[in-house]
Amino acid sequence: MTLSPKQQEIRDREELLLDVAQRMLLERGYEELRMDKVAEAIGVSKGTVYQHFGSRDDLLAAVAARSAETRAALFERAQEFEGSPRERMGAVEAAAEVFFALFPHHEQAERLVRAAHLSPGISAERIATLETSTQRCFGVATRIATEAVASGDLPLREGQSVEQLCVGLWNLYQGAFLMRDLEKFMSDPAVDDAIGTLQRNARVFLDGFGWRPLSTEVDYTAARERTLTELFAAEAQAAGLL
Amino acid sequence: MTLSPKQQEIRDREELLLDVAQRMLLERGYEELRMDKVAEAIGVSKGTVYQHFGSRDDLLAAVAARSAETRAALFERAQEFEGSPRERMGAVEAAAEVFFALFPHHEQAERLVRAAHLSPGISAERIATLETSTQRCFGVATRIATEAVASGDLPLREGQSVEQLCVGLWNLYQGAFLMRDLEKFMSDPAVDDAIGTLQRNARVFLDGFGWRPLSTEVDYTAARERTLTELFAAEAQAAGLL
DNA sequence: TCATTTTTTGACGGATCGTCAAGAAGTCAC
DNA sequence: GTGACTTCTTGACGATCCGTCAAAAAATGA
Repeated sequence: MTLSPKQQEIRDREELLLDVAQRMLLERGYEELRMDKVAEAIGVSKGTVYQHFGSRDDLLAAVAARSAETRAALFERAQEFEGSPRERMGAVEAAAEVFFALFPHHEQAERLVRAAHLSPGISAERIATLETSTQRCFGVATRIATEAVASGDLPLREGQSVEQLCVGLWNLYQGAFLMRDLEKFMSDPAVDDAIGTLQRNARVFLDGFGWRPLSTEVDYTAARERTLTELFAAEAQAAGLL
Repeated sequence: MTLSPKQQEIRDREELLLDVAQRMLLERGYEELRMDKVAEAIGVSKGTVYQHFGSRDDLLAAVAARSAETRAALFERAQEFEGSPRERMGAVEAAAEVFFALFPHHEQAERLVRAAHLSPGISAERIATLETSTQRCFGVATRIATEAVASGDLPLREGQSVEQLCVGLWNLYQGAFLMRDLEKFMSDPAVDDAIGTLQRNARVFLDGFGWRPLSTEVDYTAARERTLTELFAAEAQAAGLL
């Protein structure tokens, strides 16, 4: 089943619209995301934009859903890293860093979508995509941690679970995103270098679970470097992490 | 210097307006926060609301600033807890839990304010209040951790700092707030019980730093109970934590 | 070539923000 | 209590932006 030229044009345009909206979101924020401006930016009329996205919120959700899918893909790629479970979890964390640097708009968009109390203007399909993408990320982390439990590297204590660990890492990661907004107000090395702090704190956190080998026994810096060069060369380059 | 009856009325009205705005924010979200409705809810006209708040964003910022001050006060109260440094940090965490339960609107409001890219409509004073309140919270945590370092309970390693630890706790705490939005989509014990997970993960995190006594050596549940009953009886009751 | 279907357009209705001049209410000296 | 002066309140108004829709334009296919 091939696409007619017109259908192809429409498909391409949707990507263009998302690119424009994403850029506006980053540069000007949600308040300044105007449907007229988005349309104008790619030389169509507003009505045409509404052919693609049911509402302004839907456009926002589409931007968030697209980057969320990219994130899930990065996480799944990180899963392929060759090494101990803990090193592989480190690779996932590196994937998070790459995404963090490449899609600075994402958290704001996702938060706004979730804050938009299931607005009727947002297509259910987009919400589902966003949701599935988040679950894929959790899935990757859960699998790695489960493996570590099985191999004896991760000795969970009474009342602890693999899910709790994954939620904790996710919280640290999300919190790091939020710190970026704080940078404008506070200046502190630990706040300023959000990525570095995230890295260090994730290590402390996993050490707290007793996930061997502990970061006091092994230097995980090398594994991180290897992850970036082997798995995310292009992306890390673009993000300025290499 | 006393206030004339009229001035007192105006002062009281400002609190009323904040109450109304806070409730609307919680029930309907930011999109549905209408200046007309806020005015109508307390029986004044829109122009009067603009006498208090320069813009819609300013009203939002005022709501956030007010609850941020409450949070700072709770944190400072927690600091008074009698016990080991680590127990006192646990008390701060309990204060965070209380706030978490009592002001569910707060994070959404604060995030929106910070996302509003220093909108010119927001009074600088309110931003300063919000900022100062956050720093007061960090100040409490920093003092306790610094004390723990001094007393030898908290053995920081090369490259680690008290600030890094505080940022980590803050991230876990902020992340827990965000999980609340996820609850609608994911159902998992660790996601569902955001507060419980935050508690457990904060302990793991501090254990990771080797902050003695470790949670494997001492049961901190008792200290938490004592914090809630001794310091936050009324609030914990209202929040349903007791 | 032309009838039919699909897509695009931009003017329009509706909603809300923030303003401001006119009017209402409060204050204060006497 | 009165009246002049100050402060506060009001709601209509201009401006902006969202989302719609009938008419126009473009694409399709026989």
